[in-house]
Amino acid sequence: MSFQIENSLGFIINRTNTRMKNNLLHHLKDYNVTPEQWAVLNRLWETEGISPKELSELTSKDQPTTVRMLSKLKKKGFIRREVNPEDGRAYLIYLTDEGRALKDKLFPLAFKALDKSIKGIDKEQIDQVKVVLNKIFDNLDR
Amino acid sequence: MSFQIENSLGFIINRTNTRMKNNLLHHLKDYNVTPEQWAVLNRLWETEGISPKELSELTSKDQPTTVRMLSKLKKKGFIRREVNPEDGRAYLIYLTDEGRALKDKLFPLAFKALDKSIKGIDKEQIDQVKVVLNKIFDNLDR
DNA sequence: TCTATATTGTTGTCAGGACAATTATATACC
DNA sequence: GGTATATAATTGTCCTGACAACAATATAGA
Repeated sequence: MSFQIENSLGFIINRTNTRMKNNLLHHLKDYNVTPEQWAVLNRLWETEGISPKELSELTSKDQPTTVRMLSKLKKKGFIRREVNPEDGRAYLIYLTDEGRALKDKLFPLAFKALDKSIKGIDKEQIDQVKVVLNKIFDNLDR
Repeated sequence: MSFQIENSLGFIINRTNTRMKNNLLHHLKDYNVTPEQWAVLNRLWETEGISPKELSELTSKDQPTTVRMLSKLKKKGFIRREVNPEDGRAYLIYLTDEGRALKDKLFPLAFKALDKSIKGIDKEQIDQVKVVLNKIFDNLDR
């Protein structure tokens, strides 16, 4: 049997993902924001006033995970939430001023983290990786 | 600012990794083995009698994570451990007969999971992805 | 030899993440 | 209108993972 986990796709994706996440974590550390929280904040910087449910779809996490992350972001004072006046079950998530201000502080750090990750690799290769990973993503159901 | 997290490398790697892990999880579910445990077992199927420390390096996880995973594998009866006679601090990890027998049961399931993931994608593209991800991995320290 | 330093394994604590189950509200249908 | 069904948020439980701190053992150097 010639299978070597060292060279298997899942193993390689997983360990690279972990390392990229840790790299980003350390770059964002001063602002007490994790990579996952960074992803949520990004969505809110694009569009405020969406529900936890929508956020969970946008970030590809399940609702319990999203809800718990939101409660941490709330405790840190980066977001607030209101009941959706049109749906008593749902909340609408908004950024606080502090949460909105984070954007300009975190972006340079995130870019720095990315630069370190892809140093010496052609842009076309990175784009090709994205295409293939997205195909894999689409192959697998949720 | 044209940055869209939807199209960012880290986000794409992360969500694909999550989906692949869940896919493998579901394929292995009947045997009560998680993707991470699968990775550890693979190393042991290659080489028994190595230490938790060595296993943590081979799987790219830290020692506490590895130690806790080993204690779960031990509780499930897949591994046993002995004190290293040449180093009182270290243990040597061995498979039980049951752990050894898992190999032939899990391999077909893991291949099935992989097939589903990469369906319709050229082998050269997958190989190229591995090369680039490994470059990224090497760019980032630990 | 004896002491300082390094290494191995361990525990504590916190943050994701999956899944199951529950509560509250909305919607569909009779 | 009233009941059945669907959906949003939530809680519980388990596993992974990072980092800090600690105990026990090994090793290096004075």
